[in-house]
Amino acid sequence: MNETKPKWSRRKDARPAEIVDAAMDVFVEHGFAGTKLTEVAKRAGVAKGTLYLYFETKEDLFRATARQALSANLQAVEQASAAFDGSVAELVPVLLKRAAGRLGDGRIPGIVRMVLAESRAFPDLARIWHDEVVARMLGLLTGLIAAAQAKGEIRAGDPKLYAMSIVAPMIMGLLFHEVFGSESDQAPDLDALAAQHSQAILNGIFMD
Amino acid sequence: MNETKPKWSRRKDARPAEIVDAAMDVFVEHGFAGTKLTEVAKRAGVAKGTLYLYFETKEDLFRATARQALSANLQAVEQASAAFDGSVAELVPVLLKRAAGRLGDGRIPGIVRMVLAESRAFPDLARIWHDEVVARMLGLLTGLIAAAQAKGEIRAGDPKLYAMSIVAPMIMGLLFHEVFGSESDQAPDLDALAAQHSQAILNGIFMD
Amino acid sequence: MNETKPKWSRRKDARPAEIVDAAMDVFVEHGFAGTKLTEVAKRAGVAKGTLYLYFETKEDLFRATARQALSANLQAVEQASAAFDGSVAELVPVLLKRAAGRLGDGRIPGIVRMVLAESRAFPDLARIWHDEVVARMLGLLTGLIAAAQAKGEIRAGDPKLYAMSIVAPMIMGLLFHEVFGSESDQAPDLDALAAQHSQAILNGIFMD
Amino acid sequence: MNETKPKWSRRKDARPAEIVDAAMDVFVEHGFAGTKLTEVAKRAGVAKGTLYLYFETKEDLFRATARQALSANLQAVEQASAAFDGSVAELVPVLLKRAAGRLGDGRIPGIVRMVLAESRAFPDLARIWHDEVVARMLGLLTGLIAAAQAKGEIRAGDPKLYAMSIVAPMIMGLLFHEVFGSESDQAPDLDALAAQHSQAILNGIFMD
DNA sequence: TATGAATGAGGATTCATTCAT
DNA sequence: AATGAATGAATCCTCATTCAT
Repeated sequence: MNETKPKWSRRKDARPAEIVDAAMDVFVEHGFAGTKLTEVAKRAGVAKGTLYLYFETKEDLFRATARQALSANLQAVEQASAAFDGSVAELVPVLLKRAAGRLGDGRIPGIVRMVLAESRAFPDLARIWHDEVVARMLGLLTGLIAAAQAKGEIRAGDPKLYAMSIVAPMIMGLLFHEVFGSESDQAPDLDALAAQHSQAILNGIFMD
Repeated sequence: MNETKPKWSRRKDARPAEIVDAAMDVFVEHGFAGTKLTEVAKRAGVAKGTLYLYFETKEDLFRATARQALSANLQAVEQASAAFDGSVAELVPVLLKRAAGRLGDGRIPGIVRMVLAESRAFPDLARIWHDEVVARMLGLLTGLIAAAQAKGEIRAGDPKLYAMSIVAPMIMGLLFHEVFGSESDQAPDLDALAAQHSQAILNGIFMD
Repeated sequence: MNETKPKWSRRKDARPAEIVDAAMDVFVEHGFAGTKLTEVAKRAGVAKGTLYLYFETKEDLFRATARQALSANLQAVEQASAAFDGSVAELVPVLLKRAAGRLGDGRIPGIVRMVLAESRAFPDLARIWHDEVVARMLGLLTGLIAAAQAKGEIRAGDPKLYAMSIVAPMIMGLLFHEVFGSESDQAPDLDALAAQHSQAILNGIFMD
Repeated sequence: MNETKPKWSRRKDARPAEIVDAAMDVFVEHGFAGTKLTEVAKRAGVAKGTLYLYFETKEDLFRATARQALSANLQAVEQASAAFDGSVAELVPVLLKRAAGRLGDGRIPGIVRMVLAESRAFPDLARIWHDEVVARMLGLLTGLIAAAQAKGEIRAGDPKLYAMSIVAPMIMGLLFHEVFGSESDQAPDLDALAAQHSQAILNGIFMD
């Protein structure tokens, strides 16, 4: 009865995180309704009842999962925005290339799809997503653009709409891969898209 | 009023369309799993069993519904592409404005969200969507762009990626409204977005 | 508009019999619960609703079907019993051989199985079967046996039990084929069974 | 009363047997289609869902139930065959009397009726019944008879057919009671039938 | 804390029966 | 008399949630 009973005394406070981590995969794969808590428990390596020690309901677990997914998203955005010292002309390609690389391979596209899918049933999630991710990200970009406009770097116009012009193609590209898989011969190469779109949006596609 | 309204006669051939029409609303609103056939039936004005006269299973009804939604989508695209005689410089603003107007109010954004949401559980739907809508739409635009490049109107570059640069912001805008509602103060005005993005993508946002 | 509209004016009073005939096959094949009226209608070449012009409910149709099956059974028994002039020693082999031949190929074994199967849910059928077929048949045989006992042809004993000793193996043989099919290598040859059992029951299997 | 009756504890391993036991009554009484799982659950003293912890589907439960019923049947047969040392002349009356007593009161006749009834819908059950009960039972008897023939106790003839001559009347008698109940004035007394048929089949009913 | 057997409300599906044509 | 589209009660089955251990 000495102190080593490591079998399950192991980090008792890590449990919620482990569960959420397991849940994320399952929710992303099957959606909210399609997810069976049995499977979440199995993947988390705990019994079904254990889930209820940490989360009141399935919805609760889903919210926690989505929130954590979004907050991770958020950190990626925050980090990306740390490189905002140069001119916009330099920033945009870097930003988009980073998005292509950092977001393209991880779980983020799946999470975006999931939140998109469930946003009707979970309006609070949509709000969190909006306030903590989308608005924040757009706000950052918008600020940069407005500053650049003040410096005469960027044409007049609504900075928020410019922000969308800049980021939307990358997001679409990510979703394209997520939804149709890379099997589609139409699936855009994300790095190429980042490069070409950067040029396109900065200089236009139209030949003067 | 002499139309001898049977008020409630047999109409074997109108029924499937009526049911699909009702189902579309419910599926868009609640998703596949969240949709109760009872509600579909109620909205279609028929009994639960009647659904099974025309559709084998709930999945079947969902597929039929999504397919029809996509084919409607398709028609909108085909029509939009009928105006392809002028130069790309003239076409792009028209195209995007049309998208803003025609797609913005109807059920299409909701359908896109729904198909996005269920594409994992219904890979065949994803394929249909890809082949019959996305690839087609991209193909059309890609063709126009390549032609314009041949005429020297548009810079060198992958036409498919240019196509994404052109349409993605509109689609994002539509989804933005669909997901966050227009309450969000960040929600872009679609007409303004169409106008400004047209200019941005054609001439660039960067000031020369 | 003259009298010949033979398409369906054809024997309007034959319909019930046609329906019952079709129903018999289906009920025998699938049992009461497993039978779908749609299939009965299809096999009878009428619409589902037509069944209800002649039979109030599915149960009603089943009863009529079973009754007719039993009455046909009955006739076979009556006929078989017409040959009761000779001695029992001559009658038994003839009777059993006839049973083997006449009952073995037709629908009767299936009907027996069906009535057996549903006798719990339809006690009235069991009664009809009992009164009009079983008791009658046993009664006939019992009478013959009692007469033969009076003449000193057959040993003392309960004639009814003797009757069972005589007929049971044939019935078992029929059911054996019905239930296990003739694929079973254990399935008795009915003619051989008739012949051997006749000898066995008349003279015993024991060697004196 | 110190048995610390948890009154209602977990008993994962007792449950299947309890359920099957309850199910047997209901299936025998109502047949497969007529059985409602609600009633099985109620009789087993569990909730509907509990059934599904142990059996995948209703069919599954039915198969398990029938199989167990048959295996019980089988044991009865095996035991009955343990008395095979004496001569056939001694064995047959004992065997039939045992059948009359042991099988007559229990659930076996009902089970036989049930399996008979459902054998069309569950051909696999028919096969199990055939292979594990019928063929086995016939095989045992057949072996005894062949041995007796070798010893000159029993006349020449197909032993399998003799076996049917011996057992069929008892089985018919059991089914008679099962189907028509003992109310029928025709219902044979099973002990009397066993006694008389033993004599009949051994010595013949015919007076030399 | 952790477990997983047990629960039962909820929803898809079937099919006998009806009735407008 | 005949049709078959429409109905909705009935029932199997799932799975989030509970609770005795």
